[in-house]
Amino acid sequence: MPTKKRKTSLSKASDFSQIDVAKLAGVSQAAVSRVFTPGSSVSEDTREKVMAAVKQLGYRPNVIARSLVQNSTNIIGLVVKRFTNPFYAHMIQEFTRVLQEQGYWTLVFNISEKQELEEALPMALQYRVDGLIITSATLSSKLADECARSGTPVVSFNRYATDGHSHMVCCDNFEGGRMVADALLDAGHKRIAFIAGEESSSTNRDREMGFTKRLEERGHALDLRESAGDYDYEKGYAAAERLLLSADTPRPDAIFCANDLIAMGALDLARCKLGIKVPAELSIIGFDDIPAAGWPGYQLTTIRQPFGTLVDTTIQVLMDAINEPDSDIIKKIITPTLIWRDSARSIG
Amino acid sequence: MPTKKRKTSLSKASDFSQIDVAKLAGVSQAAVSRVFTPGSSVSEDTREKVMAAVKQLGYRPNVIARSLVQNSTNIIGLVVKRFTNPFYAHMIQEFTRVLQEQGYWTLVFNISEKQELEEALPMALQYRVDGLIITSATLSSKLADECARSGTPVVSFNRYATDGHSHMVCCDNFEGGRMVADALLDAGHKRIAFIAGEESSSTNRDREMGFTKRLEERGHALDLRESAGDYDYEKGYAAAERLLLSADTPRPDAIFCANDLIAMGALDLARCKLGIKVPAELSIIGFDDIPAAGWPGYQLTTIRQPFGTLVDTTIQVLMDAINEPDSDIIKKIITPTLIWRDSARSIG
DNA sequence: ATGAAAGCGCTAACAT
DNA sequence: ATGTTAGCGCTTTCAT
Repeated sequence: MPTKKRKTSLSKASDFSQIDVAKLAGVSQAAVSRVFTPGSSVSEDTREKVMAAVKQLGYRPNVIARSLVQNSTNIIGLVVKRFTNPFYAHMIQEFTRVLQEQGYWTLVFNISEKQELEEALPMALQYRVDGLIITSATLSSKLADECARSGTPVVSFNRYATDGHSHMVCCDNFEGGRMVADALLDAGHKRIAFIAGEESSSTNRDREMGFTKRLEERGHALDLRESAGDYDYEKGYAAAERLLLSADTPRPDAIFCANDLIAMGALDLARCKLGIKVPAELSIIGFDDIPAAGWPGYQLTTIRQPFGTLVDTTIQVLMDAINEPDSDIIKKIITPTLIWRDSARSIG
Repeated sequence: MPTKKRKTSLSKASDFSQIDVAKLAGVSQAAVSRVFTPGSSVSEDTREKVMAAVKQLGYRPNVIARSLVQNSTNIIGLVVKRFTNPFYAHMIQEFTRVLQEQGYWTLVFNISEKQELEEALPMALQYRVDGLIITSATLSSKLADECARSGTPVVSFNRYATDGHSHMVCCDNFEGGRMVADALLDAGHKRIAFIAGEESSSTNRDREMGFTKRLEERGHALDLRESAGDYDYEKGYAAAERLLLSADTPRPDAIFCANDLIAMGALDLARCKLGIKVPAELSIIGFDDIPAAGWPGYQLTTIRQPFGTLVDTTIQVLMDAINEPDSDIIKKIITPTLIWRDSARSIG
């Protein structure tokens, strides 16, 4: 039986400690620790005695105690914004998977409002995470400072960090917008519209800016603009409704949507409700290349965010920052690619 | 400056401890602890001195140290299987959100093979999580025993636990299958097919069993069966291809698909590639009611898993188990509902 | 109300 | 190679 006693009725059942194992094995407690510490020197004899006792008692190392003394938890904090978007769902999945391969576990902080980041991030620091990945939220310089002071490296994922305090891995949304402008103009489209997603997000701003800037460079203007207000299907459907049903303007012949979900909403409205022929009468281009974009039912032309590259790069940058605490701030921009499918025509 | 020094170049920047705060505030270290312990008695004077020092130093409590002494981490381990299914993505999101509301954080363990559960779960126990939620994987009785011995409550989510050792919250998949059988027979369908998902999963088995049992009860048989092998769109599309293109059997007039993604694949194949009229010539019913099922492009008739209820119930059961460690094993079955949309006809 | 002291389970010197 | 010892930062008695 374990050496200590639990105090309250709420506490967990007894666990065994290295002291219990040591007693049973007839060695010192430090010897037990060495058996569980890679690189320590233990004789084969001791190791066997210890492992026998471990097995008999069902001993399991207490990672919390180890974390306390080593000042490192092997946990990465992942801050995500509440999502309905498959892109971000897939992202959590990939982050947890790749981090696990590297021997890290993921503590998820789910925030909905920007303000909640102010509470979640200090909490992550209290848990002494070894590093932080922040998605879909912008780090204030105050928070970045707090992380820096506690020595916790942070990587912002797909969001420009305004200050120079945190690492950043980001898809080149601006360039993606430019690509769409070129694609639509090359195909000879005349009336061009944009449907925005979440207005306050840097992703939306950059995609739109790249798009309109490039249109202007080539002597065209954005003819129509509508805002979905959020990055989801229903909002995209509704925005397309406002865009395509307004009687006082001629209908656009091309729409660039700030992401795939919006584009799919617009596509369904156009085809299913309005009977508009896509792409003959109307071209629609999205952004992200979520799995559904490639489904036969959609075949959406879109800008592919190189998903695996983004995730792998983010984790690489984080690992480097963890291993070289005093290295420079790194900012990586990943270029997306245009995927031609059937929702946009390529020849006028 | 902090009292201690860090040892290696890999360690984090200096943090302040309660000792540093105590010195600066001119009180004992225990007094500082009390300020951060709800319910402790501290004078207003002491509290103010302490908080001033805390602010000046930027002190932040070390939750790891607290966890060590309190033997409780406020962390819940969430074991998920690698998913492409929006249903499970949404699930993580909801679990993390609701757990946070209850003051718990979520450590995610992402497994792909059943065998990986044997590694991930002991790891979760080493982190001394306060509780575990296991989705899309069946707990072996050996693992259930390990959790029980360490006093860590476990709830299996949407998976029948074969043994009696772990709590369980599950959608009534069997009943869902029966509902589909009734719906299709009531509508007068004659040739009825089933497309299976992941064959080894209890969800698939129960949905299929309820479906075929009910067909038989009403004097019909399952005419055709095809297996997607997995719960995703592409596999569903391919399975529907095999089912609908096989020349030697007459085409079915109704298909029950083991989940929505498979149903959407089948629907797209039927409409887009084969030009089959749905539901006039073919009825398709899915399972889950993921958001996309309600999109205008699909309007899929399906069995709705009461998502919020499932998640809330799971967390409630877990919280009860944490607060009453010696209470009985609880098994909750939640009844789903049939959602009529446009992919199945309701009158023969 | 407060300080002193013990101890949570572990790692990492330091001896031998 | 192994035992002894000193913490890691905190909570929680126990005195006062």
